[in-house]
Amino acid sequence: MPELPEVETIVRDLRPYLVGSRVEALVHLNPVVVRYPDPQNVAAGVEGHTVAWLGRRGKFIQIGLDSAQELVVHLGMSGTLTLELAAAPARTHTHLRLRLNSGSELRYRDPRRFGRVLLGTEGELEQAGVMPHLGVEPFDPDFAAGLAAEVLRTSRRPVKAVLLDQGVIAGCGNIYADEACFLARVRPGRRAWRLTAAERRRLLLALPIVMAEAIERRGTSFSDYRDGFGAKGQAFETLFVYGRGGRACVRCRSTLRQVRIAGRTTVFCGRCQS
DNA sequence: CCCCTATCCTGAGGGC
DNA sequence: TGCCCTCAGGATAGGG
Repeated sequence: MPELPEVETIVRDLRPYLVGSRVEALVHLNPVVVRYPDPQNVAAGVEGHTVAWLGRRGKFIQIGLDSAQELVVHLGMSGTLTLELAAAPARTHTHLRLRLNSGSELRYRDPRRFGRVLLGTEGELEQAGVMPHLGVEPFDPDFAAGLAAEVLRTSRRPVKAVLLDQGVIAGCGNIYADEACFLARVRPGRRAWRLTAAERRRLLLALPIVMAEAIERRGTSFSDYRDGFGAKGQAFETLFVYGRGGRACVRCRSTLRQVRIAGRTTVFCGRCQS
């Protein structure tokens, strides 16, 4: 389940190897994962082009080409984007392979196929309706004072639902929503508009903190996530609540509760998060 | 408009 | 050992 910290780790891993590399050939492409445009145009759009820059927006990986187009990859639930030797055998569910002039291959693998690949200029992807409008980045200097604070102040939805809304906060998923709520001592099921100003402020400060910590540990490898080289991250070991339902709260030792909020498994401490 | 639920998909894990 | 059932969830479509 790659969220912002996992996607950021992948981008940082791949950047020095991809920028300046030329795409010799699109070796393999599963049309199912390519949402825009059609597969033939994707091949024509990447072959012979050089990677100019790598970026991230929310959970989307952007691979900028010298043509002004960008290859955009969303990893969904189980996607990985890894750099491998071109000679190494590709695993099953590898949907996209880009042969680079360095002798490596950039491989997109996604067993569950919840992810997707797009190609186009930024404006084109937006106009085609395949790139959703995303909210504010948690590492934006204005994060705690902007859109997210306003939506939290007024929304009748549960706090957790707001945190997961990509149109409000870009890049937050189930893991870091729960972690931020724990750190801020806010119950994830609370209606957002009922939070006090202090609680709201704690929550908005907590999110970039838990994400920065996860990036330092190279991401949470609960199941499928791997970094840009195929290795696991270490952040799962230091999570406070995610995946720990029924176990003891690290702060007060009471049993962590597990419920469903906004359709997602949610873990919190009934005592610490009043 | 707002919010919730069902859906897509495979692999892991539990029960028997 | 093996089979079957359930569950995990990001984004989106559709319903109330």
